[in-house]
Amino acid sequence: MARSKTSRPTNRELTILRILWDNGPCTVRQVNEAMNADGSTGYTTTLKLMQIMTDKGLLRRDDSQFKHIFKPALTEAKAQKQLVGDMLERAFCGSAEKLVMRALSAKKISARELASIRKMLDEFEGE
Amino acid sequence: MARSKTSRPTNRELTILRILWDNGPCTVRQVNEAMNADGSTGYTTTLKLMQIMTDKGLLRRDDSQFKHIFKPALTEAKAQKQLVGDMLERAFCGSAEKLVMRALSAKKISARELASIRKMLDEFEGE
DNA sequence: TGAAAACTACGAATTTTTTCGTTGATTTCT
DNA sequence: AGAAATCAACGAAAAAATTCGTAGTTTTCA
Repeated sequence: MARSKTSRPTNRELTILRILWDNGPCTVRQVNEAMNADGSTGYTTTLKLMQIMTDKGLLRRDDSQFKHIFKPALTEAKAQKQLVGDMLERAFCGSAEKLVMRALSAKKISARELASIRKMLDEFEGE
Repeated sequence: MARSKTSRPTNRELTILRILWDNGPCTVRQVNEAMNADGSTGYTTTLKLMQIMTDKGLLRRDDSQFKHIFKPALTEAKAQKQLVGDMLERAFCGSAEKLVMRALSAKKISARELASIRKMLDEFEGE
């Protein structure tokens, strides 16, 4: 039975999505090993998570081979947009301005990055 | 027994923090009524949440009166910085540039806001 | 003053998220 | 072929988040 994808991906789910976005389609074992770079997680734990994510529609599974291959159902861009949009509403009352300000202060930004961000602003201005 | 504030605020907790940031210190009832603007939540549910948040150190409670008064233990700015920092690492591999891009595309931004963001960039450049 | 209303504390039920052990199937290696 | 390794399915336990009922206290007000 397919579960309804009620809310944003959970912490654990985001970790797995991150790995799949970075590495492309993976088997459970590949994801599990990437995850165990920091903190140990049992193989069946990862398997179960990925099964549930497939149920929820977060992942697609190719089971034509013995080792199933999983990939994200959403592009990184789309998921990020959703995540940011959600945080924007829930934590920032919809103020993108403030969110950008916090992003800038949350981390040292290089001059190169600042320039790149300016460029993006110019492009958005053109619309 | 005080619980350790392990991770960031949960969904429900963020809702409550948002209300307290917007309205200033509140009683449980005030928070509960603000929450029930959208979707109904029982009074004791809200109470329990706020008690747990106090245990975790997310809220401060003034119980010198019969009706206890709660306020956030963290400023809005500090909490937002934490939230954004976490999302930055977990969903954006630390790329503030990309996060800003998604923020801009997640929502229509006014020209005034764009200008304001530019100004912030200038200030960050000066450091 | 005494009943009704509003409040907090507490325990527990429910739901969601995260974890893992076991089973049976497929593949790999000898 | 036969043993060992690898895999997915499944159920269930553990942990975390959310919900609420009940009990007892304080306040309100008729």
